[in-house]
Amino acid sequence: MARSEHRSGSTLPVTPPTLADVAERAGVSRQTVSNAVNNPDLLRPDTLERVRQTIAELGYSPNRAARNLRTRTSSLIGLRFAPAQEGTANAAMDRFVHSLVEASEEVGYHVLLFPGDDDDPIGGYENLLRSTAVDAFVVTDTYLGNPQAAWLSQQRAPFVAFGRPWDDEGARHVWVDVDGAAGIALATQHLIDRGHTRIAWIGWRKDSPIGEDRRSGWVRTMHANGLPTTGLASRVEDVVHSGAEAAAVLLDESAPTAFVCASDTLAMGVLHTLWIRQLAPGKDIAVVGFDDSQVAQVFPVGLTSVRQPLEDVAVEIVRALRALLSHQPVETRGVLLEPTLAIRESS
Amino acid sequence: MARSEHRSGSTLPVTPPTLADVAERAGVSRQTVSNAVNNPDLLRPDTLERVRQTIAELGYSPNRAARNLRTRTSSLIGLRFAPAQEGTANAAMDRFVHSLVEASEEVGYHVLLFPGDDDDPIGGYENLLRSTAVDAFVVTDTYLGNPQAAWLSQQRAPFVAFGRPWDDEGARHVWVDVDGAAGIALATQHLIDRGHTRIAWIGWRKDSPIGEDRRSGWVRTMHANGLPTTGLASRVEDVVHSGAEAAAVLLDESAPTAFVCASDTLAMGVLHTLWIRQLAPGKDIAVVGFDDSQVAQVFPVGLTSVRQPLEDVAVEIVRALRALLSHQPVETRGVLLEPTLAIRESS
DNA sequence: CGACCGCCCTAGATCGATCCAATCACGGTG
DNA sequence: CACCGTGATTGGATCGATCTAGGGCGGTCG
Repeated sequence: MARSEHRSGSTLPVTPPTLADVAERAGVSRQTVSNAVNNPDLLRPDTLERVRQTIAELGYSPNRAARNLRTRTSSLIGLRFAPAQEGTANAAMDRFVHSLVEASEEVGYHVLLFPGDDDDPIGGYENLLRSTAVDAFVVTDTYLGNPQAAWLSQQRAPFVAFGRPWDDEGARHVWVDVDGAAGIALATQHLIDRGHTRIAWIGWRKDSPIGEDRRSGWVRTMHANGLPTTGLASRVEDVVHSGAEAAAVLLDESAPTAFVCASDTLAMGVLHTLWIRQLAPGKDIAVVGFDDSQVAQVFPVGLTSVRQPLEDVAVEIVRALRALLSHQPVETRGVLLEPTLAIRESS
Repeated sequence: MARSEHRSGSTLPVTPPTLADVAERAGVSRQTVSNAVNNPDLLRPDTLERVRQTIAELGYSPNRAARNLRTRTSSLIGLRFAPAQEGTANAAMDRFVHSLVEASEEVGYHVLLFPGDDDDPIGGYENLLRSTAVDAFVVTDTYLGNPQAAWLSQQRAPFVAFGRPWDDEGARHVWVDVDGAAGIALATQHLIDRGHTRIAWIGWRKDSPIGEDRRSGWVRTMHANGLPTTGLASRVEDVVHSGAEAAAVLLDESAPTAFVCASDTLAMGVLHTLWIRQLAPGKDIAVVGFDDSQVAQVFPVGLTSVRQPLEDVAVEIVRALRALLSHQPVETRGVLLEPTLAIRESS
């Protein structure tokens, strides 16, 4: 079936050219054009050149749907984009999404977002999986004891998790995570190097494995330097208000000269208390947060904060996905990346 | 070709069931199953019930790729997700993406993210368009004098812009935007209602049409209330530092009792200056920002800010996309939505 | 000199759902 | 009783790319 419509050079035709169009015009078979695109090595150099020329002339791009159907792949990575919450938490998430989009692009993948409420963690995944709409998933909400990971594993769906399977010893999936304990250790050591000896910890409640992990970095570093931790720790909700209260109590009872916090949100609370008490952050009292969120970077002083290498996380995740999808043997089941410390005026 | 593999009830088979599988099992033709999914009205009630039963038993979902190929649609909406910048600007963007994902889901669309640097604004669009990977685009970066919109229009690609075509009188595309002038007018009137008469404006440089639009809301409201504006306006870069400087100068030279800012970033600068001068925001001097970003919601006092109705923007955009894609006559070429004022301690 | 091998390329089948035209069943009508 | 019309259902063709065989062709080797 020949197509005779005239194609203008600059405007896209109503229906884009197909493989057959290119083949006919170049005087070769469809398969040869396909090979020119996907396996250039198989063609004789002069043929390749001629086909490429024609492809350029017609502005041909392979039809995604047809390719997807035949190859049973989509080059799409599904990511659940949870509903916006007013809070600091998903600021890091958004930075991660940016990084993931770029890392995916590098290897020819695109990111497909789908919504999902916390009530039905499986819903969105199941639809996309059954309709073979995506090749794989990136699961980010592993802090919830991730039923998704378990379910996806059971379905043999390819996925990589951002976050360790804290509770689940039997989990066999691939994951990438940031070493929160190491980050807090970095922060603590930084404060010790600046001469602080009474360094307080404000973290989350005990049922948060991530929070306990971060806390361990503080404990470890303090003890390694022969410094006390008793009476210097507090566990609260992850809201500004709670951080402020905890700071007030600790200041009154234990006289710390520095605070290490499990989140920027809590650090903001500390800053608030300092502000009320007319204590200068960074001079009178040092403060370090976690996540390097935009919230804290500007005012009233720049907040020193542990920064997760989300760009690297994205790259590692994409690397793992590629390995999964090409059915290569999985070398490492988990990758743990080191955060860095963004030092500002508050310490 | 019959499939004889045994399917377990709970785990997904290696290859999902197809239309033909369902048809065979239900004792009907493939087309009837297709109709059961897409045009239930065409089936006799009892047949419909039987087919639906079988679909449920097998856990059948139509293969996306096959459907896309045949119908020449993808149910995907492309959105360029620009690289992360350290700043307030994309905080609103992220909130918008959330809203868009949810609004799209409502009508059966998914959002496909693709990267793009500002150097080559067309790149990502062209690829996706030519490979028919997405049905339509949502263009957000119209503040750049949007070459994308012009290019997409020329390509007859369906798209809706978030943002007015400020400069381009001839633009014929569909857009949705938020009335920034109305938002600032709201903020200004709010301050006037609180008794302020000397209200200063800190905005962007004159070459920003968005900035000039917002500024006009301040001018309009001041004059409508018989209040002066001379000597009370300043135009600076959109960074905290510049906002702080502008506030200092205005305080010294014009003795305002309130500030209206074109962005939360600038408002943060104002708060900084107040802090240095030991002036209490909301008591001594009132401050209002724009974008209701998380940055300013918490510390040191809650910042009153103009909030864009991004959820509604997303809904309107999806509505417009649906109209475009179903080739309905376009009723309205542009939709302008009213922002609201989030009032906090700073005013 | 004919069998054989690699290289380059081609033709037909295929992925799974939907479009299209045709068929079938069945009650009503002349 | 033949005919018609409508509603329900069906089989074949189709979307566009890739997979799988297999076919020319020139060169090499026994």
